[in-house]
Amino acid sequence: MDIKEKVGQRIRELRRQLELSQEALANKAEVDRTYMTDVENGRRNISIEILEKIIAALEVSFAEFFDAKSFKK
Amino acid sequence: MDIKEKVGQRIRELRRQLELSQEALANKAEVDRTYMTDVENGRRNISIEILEKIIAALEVSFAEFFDAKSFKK
DNA sequence: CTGTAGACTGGCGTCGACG
DNA sequence: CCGTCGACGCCAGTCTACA
Repeated sequence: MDIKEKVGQRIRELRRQLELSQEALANKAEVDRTYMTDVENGRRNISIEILEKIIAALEVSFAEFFDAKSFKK
Repeated sequence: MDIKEKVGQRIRELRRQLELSQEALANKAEVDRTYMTDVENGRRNISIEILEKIIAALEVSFAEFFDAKSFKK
């Protein structure tokens, strides 16, 4: 699976744990709502700065975000 | 410290462990040599796809790359 | 609430050249 | 070997609108 899809799925997973809508998470991370849709669906090659904002809004660290089975080799 | 700088420093750290020059790593990752310089010096907002190439060339997983003190909260 | 589409601007990523 | 510069095409990220 593509890295963009893995990132999107991880975001969706953590977002649902927080019980936030895409729009609520997008607002919290200060990114565009329609862009969040694309990112979660693995369609966008996200930059590290935007990813940082989203990860912060998901209330985890970079280490925690990537500490998931799909990111381990 | 900025996320771009943290990523750059982590790349430099792992690159030196492999005893590779910037140019050798750039070739291995199939990215431009001058771009590698900027990335290591925290000047570029790198995308996830390019980061994936570099991480692969560093012979670690995403989880391992971000499993460093500077990425834990 | 989520997805898609279209239009737009800035900056990512490449390349050649020079110290 | 590393850093910087200038030029350039293309896409990241925003925004409006419609289902």
